[in-house]
Amino acid sequence: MIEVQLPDGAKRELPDGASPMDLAEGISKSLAKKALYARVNGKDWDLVRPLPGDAKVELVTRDQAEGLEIIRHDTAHILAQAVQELFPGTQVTIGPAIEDGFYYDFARDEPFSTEDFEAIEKRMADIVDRDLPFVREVWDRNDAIRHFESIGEKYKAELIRDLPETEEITIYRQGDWIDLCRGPHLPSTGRIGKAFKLMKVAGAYWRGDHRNAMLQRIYGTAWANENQLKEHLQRIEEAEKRDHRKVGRQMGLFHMQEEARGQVFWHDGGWTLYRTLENYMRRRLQAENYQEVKTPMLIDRTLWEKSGHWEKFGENMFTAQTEDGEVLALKPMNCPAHVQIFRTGQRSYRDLPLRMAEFGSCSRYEPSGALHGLMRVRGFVQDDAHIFCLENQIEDETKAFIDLLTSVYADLGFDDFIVKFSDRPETRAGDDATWDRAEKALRDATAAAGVEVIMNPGEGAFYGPKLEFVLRDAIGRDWQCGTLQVDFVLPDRLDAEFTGEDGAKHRPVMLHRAILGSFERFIGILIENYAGKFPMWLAPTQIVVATITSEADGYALEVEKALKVAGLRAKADLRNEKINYKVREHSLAKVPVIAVVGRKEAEEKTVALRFLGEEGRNQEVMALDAACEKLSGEATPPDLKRS
RNA sequence: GCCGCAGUAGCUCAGUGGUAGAGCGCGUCAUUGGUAAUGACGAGGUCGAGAGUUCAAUUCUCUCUUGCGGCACCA
Repeated sequence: MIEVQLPDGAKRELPDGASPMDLAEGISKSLAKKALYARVNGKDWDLVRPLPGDAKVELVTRDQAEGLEIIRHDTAHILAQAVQELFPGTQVTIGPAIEDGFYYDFARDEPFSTEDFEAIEKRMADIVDRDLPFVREVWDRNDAIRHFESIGEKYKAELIRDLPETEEITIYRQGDWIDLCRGPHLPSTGRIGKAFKLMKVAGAYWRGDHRNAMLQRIYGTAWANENQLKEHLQRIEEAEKRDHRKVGRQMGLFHMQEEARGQVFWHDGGWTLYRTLENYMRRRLQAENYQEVKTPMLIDRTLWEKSGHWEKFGENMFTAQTEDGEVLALKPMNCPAHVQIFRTGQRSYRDLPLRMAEFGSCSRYEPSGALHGLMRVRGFVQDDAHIFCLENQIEDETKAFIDLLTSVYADLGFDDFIVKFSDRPETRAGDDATWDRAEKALRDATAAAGVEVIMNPGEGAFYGPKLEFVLRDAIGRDWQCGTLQVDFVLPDRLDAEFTGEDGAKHRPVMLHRAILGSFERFIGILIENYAGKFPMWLAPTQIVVATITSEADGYALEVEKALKVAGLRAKADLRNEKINYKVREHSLAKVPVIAVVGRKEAEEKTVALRFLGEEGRNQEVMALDAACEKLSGEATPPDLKRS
C-alpha cells in the first residue's frame, strides 16, 4: 500500500502501482472526470502514470488555470498530428501553450493558408473523437535520435541532441503518432474537448534566430469549454474595436501615408490631445526640478562616432549629406546632445543631480516589418531626460522617478503596469563591482518604491542595467513605455565631468529615463485604454453646444464663447439637423459633454447638459455661468486639481 | 529585414476577362424637429503603381509599393 496526502492534509491509502486517476476515482466520479493531470511531490504527473510510492498528490482540474495550460498543450499535439495526417512530409518542431492558446511550428515547403484551417480543425475534432490514450514512454536518447532521423524529422532529432545528457527522453504516443515531449498530458485525446479554434498562420524562425530557416507557425486558442471559447472570441472582437488605428481614423486624430512611412500627420484633434499631454508632462517635470532644453535634430557624424552610436546604431540612423561632403545624422536619441549641454561651463558636485529634460524629436530607421500604427514609428518625440548624478544618488533618483512615473500613469488611467529589470548582459562595459553597485541601487530603489519587478536576465544595455515599464494594448500586446537606464559609459566617452568635493575632476553617472517613452506610442496606448472615450481633461473636444432650433443659434454661440472663455474646448453645432441626430453623432464621436440649447434655454439662459456614458447623469439643466464653472472644474487636469 | 495575407468612392465593404456597385459620409433642396439616424435629389472611382498574357485586364501572371498578422529587431 502507498499513502498519499492531499493538499488539504487528508491522507488516503492506495494499492501499490495506483495512479492519480485511481485516487480521483476513489474520491468522486465527478472529480475523476474533471481531473486533467496531477502534481506529485510538486512534479507534474500524468493521471494514468503510476505513483512512485508515498507522495503528496494534488489533482489539477479543468477549472484551474494550470489545467487550461495542459489542455492547450495537448491541443497543440493534436494540431501537429492532424497536420501530419493531412499534409504528409510536413516536419514538426515545437508547439507550446501560450497565453490564451498555443502554437505549433511546422517545416513544409508549401505555405499553409487560413483556408486549410477548416480541414485541419475537422481532423483535430476527429482525433478527439478517436479518444486516443496519451502514452508516456521513456526512450534511449540515441534510439530517439535515430528514430526521428529515420522518419525525416530532423528538427526533433536536433532538439533531442541538444537536451542535457541528464535529461530523461520522454515520448508521448497518441495512437500511432508520437512526439518528443516533457509532458504531462491528459489521459486521452477525448478529454481535450473541442473548445479550440485555429487563429492565424505566421512565419517564425527556427529557435527564434533570424539566421535559421523560416518555419510556419499555426496559432490556435483552446479553452476548457465552448462557452469560454465563445467569450474569448467576443473579447477579441471587442478589443479590435479599440484599435488605436481604427479609433484614430474614426475620430480624425491623425493619419499616416505612404510618402512618410512610420511618421504621423497629427490632425487638430490628435494634436490637441498631444499638446494637452505635453503640457501636463511639462508641469510634472517642472515640479520635480527638471530643467527643459531643446537640442538639434541634425548632428554631424563625428559626434555620433564619439558617442559610439555610429558604430552600434548606425544601421538605424537616417543620414543627410551636404554638398561639401559633410555627413549629418538625424538624432535617434537625445543623450549625446544633453551631454554637450552638460559639458558647457564648469559643473560642480553641488549641481548634481542635474535633471535635464527634452521633448526630443528622434528619428530611427526601424525595420519595415516593425512599424505598427503609432506604437512603432520612425519619427517620434520622447519625453526624455538625463539625470547627471553621483553614484550614491542613483537609488534616490530612481525611487523619485518611479514615484513620479507611478503618479503620472495613475493620472492617465493606468494603475497596472509591468516592470522589467534587465541586468548585466554578457558583453558589457564597466567592471563587475560597478555593475554590482548599479544593480543593487536599482533593486533597492524599486523595493523602496514598492513595485514588483520581473527579472529579465542579461537584457540590460551594455552600459548599465535598466528598468522597463510596460503597458498592454487592447489586443494584449505589451509595449515598453517608461524606462530608466543607468549609464557609466557615455559620460566617459563624451568626456562629461564635474569638480568633486575633493577639488578633482570626476565622471557623473547618467540616468536615461522616460515616462511616456514616446508621445506617439503612449497616445496609441491611451486611445486603446479609453477606447477613444477620453476623460474630460484629455478629450480633444470637451463639449458641443447643440441647438434644437435655429432660433437658439445666437444663444448657442454665446454659450460656446462663454465655455471657451472658461478654458473649455467647445464647439457649437448649429446645423439644420434634428437634436436626435446631433446627440447621436456627437455621442459616437465620444464628446464627453453635449450642451443642448433650445428656445427654453435661450430664454432662461441655461444649458441642458448630457454626459457621455453616464446614464444616471443625463439631463442636468443649469444656468450658463454655473455650467461653465462646473465643467471647467471637471476638465481640470488631475495634477492641477490636486494643487 | 523574413514568412503569409490583403489594397475597389472620404469610411466600411460587395463584385466581374467586355473600363463598376451598396450603406454611411459629402453637396443641393425641403423640413425648425426637445436628447442615439427627417425626406428627396445629386456629385464622387486611372478598381495601390508598373510591366506581361489577351481582340479586351479592376479581374490572370510577374515586379514594386503600402497596409495587416506573426517572427526577428527595439541600441
